[in-house]
Amino acid sequence: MPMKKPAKESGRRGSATSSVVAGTDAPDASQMPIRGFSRSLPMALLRAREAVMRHFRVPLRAHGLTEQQWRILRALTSFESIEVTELARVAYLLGPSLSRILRDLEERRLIERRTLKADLRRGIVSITPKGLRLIEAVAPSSEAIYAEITRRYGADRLAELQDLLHALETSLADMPLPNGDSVADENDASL
Amino acid sequence: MPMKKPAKESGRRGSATSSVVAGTDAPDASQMPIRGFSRSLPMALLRAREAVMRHFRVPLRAHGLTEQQWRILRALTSFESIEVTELARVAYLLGPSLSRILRDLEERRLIERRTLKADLRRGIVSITPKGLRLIEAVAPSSEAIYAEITRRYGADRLAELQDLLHALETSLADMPLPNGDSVADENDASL
DNA sequence: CGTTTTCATTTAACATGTTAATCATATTTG
DNA sequence: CAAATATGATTAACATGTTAAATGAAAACG
Repeated sequence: MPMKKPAKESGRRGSATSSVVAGTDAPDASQMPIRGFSRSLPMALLRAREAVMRHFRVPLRAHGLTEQQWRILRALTSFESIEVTELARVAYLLGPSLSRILRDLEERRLIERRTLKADLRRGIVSITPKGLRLIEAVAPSSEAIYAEITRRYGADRLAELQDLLHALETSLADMPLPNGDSVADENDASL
Repeated sequence: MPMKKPAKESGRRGSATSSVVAGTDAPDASQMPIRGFSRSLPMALLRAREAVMRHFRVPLRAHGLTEQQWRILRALTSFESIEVTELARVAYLLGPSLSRILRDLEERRLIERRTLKADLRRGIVSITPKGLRLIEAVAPSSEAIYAEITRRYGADRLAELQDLLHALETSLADMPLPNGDSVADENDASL
């Protein structure tokens, strides 16, 4: 059940996240509300990612590409053709986002689609020559930025960071999600 | 000028499942396009963040909050009141997003707004008792999840990761953005 | 074999990210 | 002070994230 909303007033929904952390900030000691906040891990990851991405956005946008479109085109250069589901996994996009982006990229003739004859549910995607030329046009700037980031941060630290990030993913891979048997919203009587 | 915006008729079909195809990248050796891709730093940061956040999303959503709404409410618990611009900085949100979210949170009576009499352009935001109760209702789950993540990953590695992430931000803080003197889109003649 | 179930993808609906433009108020200048 | 400029916040417009539902096709069942 979708949980409507006239698109006018407020709205609910959501996703969510965030959290906590450890600490060295917070007012004093009366009762830290939750925890450091500015040291929350999701926030730290978000800030670090933005610090990196804001550099890549410039050349991408100059070529009319978003970050996600770039991820898809780049992934496609690694395969002669690839099924949509596999592409979603490789480019790390959710199905609905991928669907929309593929529609756009197809209209721009940067990719082509067909269906697997053996299973008409499955879509096969491949990059076009035009798409390849676009990739080649953007790649130099992209590589230069990556090189400068590596130079500034240090190749060693970068490798260590990548290791720690991957280890984090691995550590949480089999962590069960919470039950979610809680109240529905802030209008709950208990509030 | 925004990006593009086709929107036409339907589209495709198909899909794909695991099975065949290669592992993660690189077809063979014909010409490695750009870089490992799956090793890109932005991707690693994105994946790590998602690995963490998907756990927090459950309890937040159960309380009708998105991650960003939670960040704002949590930030507000650290201040008696705060200016909108400062809140944007603390909660790490862009102005337009913050504007929309504040409108919603105000309608839900989770925050209150007024304007600074000395400068009518500036808005002042504060959390309501209802907002505080909501925070208190969500905090336990949030803390429990953070604790479990810390337990699995290790407090030491977590601290090291935070240090590396912060160092990355610092390293790139004064890196100049590219010039962006490139072509406008893929229809450029040079393609 | 027809019905049910599963699967791959897309569409729907809403919230946020992102860049540009607009509005109102303040500040600076001529 | 009036006009120009700067600043804080919001609105506009489009793209993506996110969850749920719908669609169409294949597999499982009975």
